[in-house]
Amino acid sequence: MRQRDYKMVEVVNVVASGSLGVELDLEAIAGDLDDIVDYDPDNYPGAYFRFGDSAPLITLYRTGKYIVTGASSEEEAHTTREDFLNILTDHGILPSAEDEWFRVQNYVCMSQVGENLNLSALAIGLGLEVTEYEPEQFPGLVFRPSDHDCVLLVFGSGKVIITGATSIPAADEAFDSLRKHIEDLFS
DNA sequence: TGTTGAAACACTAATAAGATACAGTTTG
DNA sequence: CAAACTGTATCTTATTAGTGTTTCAACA
Repeated sequence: MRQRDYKMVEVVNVVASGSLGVELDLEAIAGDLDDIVDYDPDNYPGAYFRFGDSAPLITLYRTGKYIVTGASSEEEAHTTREDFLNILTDHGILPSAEDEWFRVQNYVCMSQVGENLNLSALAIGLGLEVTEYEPEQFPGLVFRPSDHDCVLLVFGSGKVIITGATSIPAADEAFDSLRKHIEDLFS
């Protein structure tokens, strides 16, 4: 297998979810953990947990299900979850074994193809049925490859956002595929 | 008309780049 | 004193989980 000499994807956001397997009284929890929990059921049914100013956010629901958003690595998602579970156990909420369901649902990654791109030409080259490009609405080209389970946003600067991937290798392969397409089309 | 279901919206994180809005400052 | 300019903020696109409410469709 040939050595990769190009830039791989950089993870910028991780979304993960799990379940405590217990029904909860969010009102009581929010009252108990006033300093780290925000809860406004009139506005949204989830209770927001945040450990620090720029730390990832955990949204906890009545059913015991929860979502971690804003982590910049899978490891950070896991450590945030551990902090969350520790706080809950300290307050007498014991998660059931069902919490093994914790899993990353979405990776948002960034990369760069290393050249400025003509997005109108790229849309035609990749195929109009798999691309959306309306620069008056949004400056990025939306690429939904048929052979990869994620979506790529491609910009004129050559920067690329890969979103919807459930693993880093999947994001990397999708980006690599796009990179090869661009290489074939413009050289 | 009542029921049922589906869909869309409320929210959150993060990134890209372009338009637009508005505040504040500098210049003629 | 008004026009010009700079800086900041918010919105556009996509993705994903979750629950509650609302809206709208179809059917009996």
